[in-house]
Amino acid sequence: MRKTQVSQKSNKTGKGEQTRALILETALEMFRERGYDETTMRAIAQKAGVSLGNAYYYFRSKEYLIQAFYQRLHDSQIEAALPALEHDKTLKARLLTVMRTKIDTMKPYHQFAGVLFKTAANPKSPLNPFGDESDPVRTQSIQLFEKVLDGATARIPKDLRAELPYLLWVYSMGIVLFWIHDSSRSHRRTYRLIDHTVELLDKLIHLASNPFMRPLRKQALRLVDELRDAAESLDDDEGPGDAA
Amino acid sequence: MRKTQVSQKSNKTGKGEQTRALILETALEMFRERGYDETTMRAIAQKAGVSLGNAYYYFRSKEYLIQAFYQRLHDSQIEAALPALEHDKTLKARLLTVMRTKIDTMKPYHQFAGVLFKTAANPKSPLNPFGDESDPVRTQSIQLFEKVLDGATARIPKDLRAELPYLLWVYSMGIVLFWIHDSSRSHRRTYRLIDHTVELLDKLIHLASNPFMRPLRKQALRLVDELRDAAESLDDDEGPGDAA
DNA sequence: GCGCTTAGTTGAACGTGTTCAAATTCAGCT
DNA sequence: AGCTGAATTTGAACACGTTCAACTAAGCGC
Repeated sequence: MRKTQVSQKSNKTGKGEQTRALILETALEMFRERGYDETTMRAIAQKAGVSLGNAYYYFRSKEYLIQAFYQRLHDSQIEAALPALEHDKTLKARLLTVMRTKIDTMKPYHQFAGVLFKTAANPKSPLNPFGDESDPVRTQSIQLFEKVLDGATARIPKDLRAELPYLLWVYSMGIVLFWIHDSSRSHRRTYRLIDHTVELLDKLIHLASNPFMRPLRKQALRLVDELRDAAESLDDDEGPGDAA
Repeated sequence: MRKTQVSQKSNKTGKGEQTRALILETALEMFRERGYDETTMRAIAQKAGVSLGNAYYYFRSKEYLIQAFYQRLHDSQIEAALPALEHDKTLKARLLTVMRTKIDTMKPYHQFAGVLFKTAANPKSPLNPFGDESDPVRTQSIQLFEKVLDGATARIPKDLRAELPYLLWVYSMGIVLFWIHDSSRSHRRTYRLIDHTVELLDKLIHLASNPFMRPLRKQALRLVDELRDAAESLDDDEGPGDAA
């Protein structure tokens, strides 16, 4: 039931994979040129030299085509960020680097990225970043922030340190959301926002690391946990622990 | 160009208004019973005893039907919150009251509220709470938080006080977003989240009001301003001040 | 009454994403 | 070579949101 797409058995040339890739490439090219809404499934199928139904055989819906793009985008972001991190030692510098390269990588796709997040807010969409379907990308993303923190010199209390990668990921999603709506020249506004927020975050993290702040910090972290729990049981009809 | 719907001149019986209301009532009833996606424009038109095209004469698109619902929901929320505020004097209590009544009011519509915010994230949608089309509702909402603050005893520095209504509105949007995804029994999770976040907010506001925190507060408020500016020029092709 | 304009109304037609039963290909087996 | 079942492919059909040219009704100036 689960693995709708493609099997592994008996693939000399991997015919299925080839077709799948062909459709995906064609779709992404057309999305880039004409935008998402303006590109019809029929047009994709036709340009790929494939029947309409066949496109649906490999991609359950039009949205799943975006998800593939999403994954690809993310891969290149990781690729760009890791080397750039070598130079930076402070938390602030490292955060700046990651966030800037993130936007750099996405830049070419700005015009049609809007659609990406249009449906992303829909809990039923495969693009919902909190949903099951986005798990691989999400995990990788959070790991990147792990690395950001690991290489930094800042001393951060354990409780906060544990949640910080997740929190920074959420923060980065907010920035991307802003970027999508940002139509200023060269996305200056987004870069400026990154500068300001990173500086603020840096200060906040240090402030929160102050022993004086321990009670408030604890309380805030409890809240974060709660939110995360809730996000994880999005599709359940009932929260855990109460059989109706 | 702007006022697509209905004119005032020469309306003895207000025929147009009547039809408009009829369609809206029918639509909302069907949304409540069957959900948004499951209710087709054809079905609405048929049940209202009106042609399909006529429905589109009064509502530019299906989404505009939701916007009407949105406005109505908001009205009753204000109605419920204001009297309830009489008793409360502390900031914390007042915030709690407003947030709880907000959820109380929305409760009956939980099942189909998901659609409301599915498109709300789309900057092109009339439902986008930051967009022009939502201006009346937004303004009213922010004013409600004005009242919350006005009646509270807490001493808050002017700079923060000025931004707080807007910030609390954004906060309330976050809570609603959570509520939509919350499928726990009686929305317990949302109420719990409100309790926790209000307590945290209360502490944060007092912390931020400490003279010691002034520089950080100033910086954070500058950021808020920046974000708000950006939100206001959503539809522009260029940010203000740079002619391309 | 008569033409003119405008509001209101109609339903056929379009383009879309999606589904599905049937056709086709293909690899492995006898 | 022929058979079999699974993987792949097809295109017609469906249901929907939306558009639009045409129609009707109603008021207004003459």
